[in-house]
Amino acid sequence: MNDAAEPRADEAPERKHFIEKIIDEDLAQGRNEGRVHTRFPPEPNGFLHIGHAKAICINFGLAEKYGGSCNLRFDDTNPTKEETRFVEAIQEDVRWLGFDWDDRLYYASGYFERLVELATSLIERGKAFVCDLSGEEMRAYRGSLTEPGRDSPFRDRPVEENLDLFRRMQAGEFEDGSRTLRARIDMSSPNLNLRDPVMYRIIRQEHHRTGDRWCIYPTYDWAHGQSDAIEGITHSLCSLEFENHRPLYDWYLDNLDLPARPRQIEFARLELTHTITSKRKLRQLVEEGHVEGWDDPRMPTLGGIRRRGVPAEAIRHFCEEIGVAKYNSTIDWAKFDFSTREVLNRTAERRMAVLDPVKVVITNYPEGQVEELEAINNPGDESAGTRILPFSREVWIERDDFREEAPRKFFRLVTGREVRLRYAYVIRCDEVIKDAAGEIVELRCTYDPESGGGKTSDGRKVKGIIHWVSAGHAVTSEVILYDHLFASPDPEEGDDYLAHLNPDSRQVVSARLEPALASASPGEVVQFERLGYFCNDPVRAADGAPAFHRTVGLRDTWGKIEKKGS
RNA sequence: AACCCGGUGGUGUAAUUGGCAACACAACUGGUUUUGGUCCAGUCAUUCGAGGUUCGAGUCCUCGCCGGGUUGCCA
Repeated sequence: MNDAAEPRADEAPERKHFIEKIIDEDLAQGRNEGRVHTRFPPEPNGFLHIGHAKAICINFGLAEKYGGSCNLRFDDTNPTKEETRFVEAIQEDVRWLGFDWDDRLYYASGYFERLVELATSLIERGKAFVCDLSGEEMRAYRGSLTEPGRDSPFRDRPVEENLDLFRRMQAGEFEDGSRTLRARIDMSSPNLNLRDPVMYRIIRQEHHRTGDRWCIYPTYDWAHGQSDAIEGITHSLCSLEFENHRPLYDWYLDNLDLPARPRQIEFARLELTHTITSKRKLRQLVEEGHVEGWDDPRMPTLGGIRRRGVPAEAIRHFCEEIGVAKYNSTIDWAKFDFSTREVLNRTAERRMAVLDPVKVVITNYPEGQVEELEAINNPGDESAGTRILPFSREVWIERDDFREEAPRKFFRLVTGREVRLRYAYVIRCDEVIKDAAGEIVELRCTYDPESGGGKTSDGRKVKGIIHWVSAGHAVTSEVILYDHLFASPDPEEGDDYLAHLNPDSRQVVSARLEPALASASPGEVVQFERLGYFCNDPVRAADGAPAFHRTVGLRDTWGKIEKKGS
């Protein structure tokens, strides 16, 4: 055709966020030899959650976009909190999200030797000293937000003495917490981070990688920027709360002879309505049994989200959509759901399942007869093909799809009225059978044999279409319906976030599935027509007791109409 | 209270750097449809406030107001 003939005036204008603008400028100025090199630096002290996904997408995404690379670096400077199992889980999560660090897997602990050398050079230049103040004393000397601090009495120790003491700290000659190595900056700085910050503390604790090789450990501020410089990071992206640390980050770099000059840029972390991302609180939910574990499908952890059936692509799409800025914002959970549906609508095959079954007996349908109907797997993707759906005299339909009496707007089965069974026939409800308690146990219907193939022989219109499953062929399975973990959009409001827990966040039902679902593969996500997207839980599949998790419901226009009416 | 950062619809993010406030989600209308799904069309903010500079201000200046961060040997 006439490609390239016309300029694409409608081409989407490229919207760059502020970090991309900074990178563009750095590139234009010829900084960092034109390289873009980022890193994702998790501390292995817990599982990753949706908030981390944003940081991962930004760091790996930017490297990808600019033809650079992104390192995975574990920020393991505090052995009292870190464990190997987290190192492994974090790698699994990042990989699942679709990112790759090639051979660039690093650990801050891998730089401990080098960091000691750098610290030593700082001491030699009179820019660091060993301090004997206790934690409490140091706090008193630090001053406050409004008052300047006072110099430590050990601040002017001779270089030789500092060197000797620092060596002996490493050799384990002193008690835990009895001494620290501190940078010698400015006790009167309005920025508290610059008031002679601690670089090393004495902690006798086995480290998950270095074992008992060390009894001093670097602080975050001391280790982070230097690790960045060692790796040749050009843009060190972190969250807003480190903004006040940037002057310190720069001070270390300015006072050392490092080959590279990374630049710290801060952005707002991701907050979502109806959930929390505090590691401490997530742990409490697990430990107190409010959820079934770190990978409970209601958890905002990547493990939980993955188990729930949300595709990695949806998370990447979401992170792309929410943008990057410095404003502390909270994104509506509905936006996250939208991304999930956006991906699943294209990729998930359709099936039929009845979650709250009521039996329909088609009295004029021959007993023992079974028809094999063809059903489309994905109306938006012909290549997904079709499958066979058995139809017979008795079928299950959704209890909610029947009313004895109903308003005109109710396009489903009503006593004396007609509805179409999807891919099958039009049926009319003739009789409602109830038990002693008044509960409906069966609907007696008749079908129109001429109504197959979507048409009626006399051309009459039947507006409603409902899903169904042949009773004799149905597979019974547990289906778990999830809702927001927290009923309130802002669980942090008030003094007890647990009070906002949604008591109905998990509901288990016994459902009837069409036979094709028996062969769903573990982890597969399908759409139960008219209901939502459901994931065949890989854990339960392995246990031989399959269950489907509701990943997210379909947009429910009728639900809204009905709610408004009542 | 000191210092740092921020403030654009219900929610987020943009605005050629001083030139008609755009995109997405949500909500609401209507259309298509063998999923009340998808899809399509439409409606929904004069940018925290007050001054100032300018032909022209979301963008620049001044003064306020509001929100977040910081007083770990956590990250």
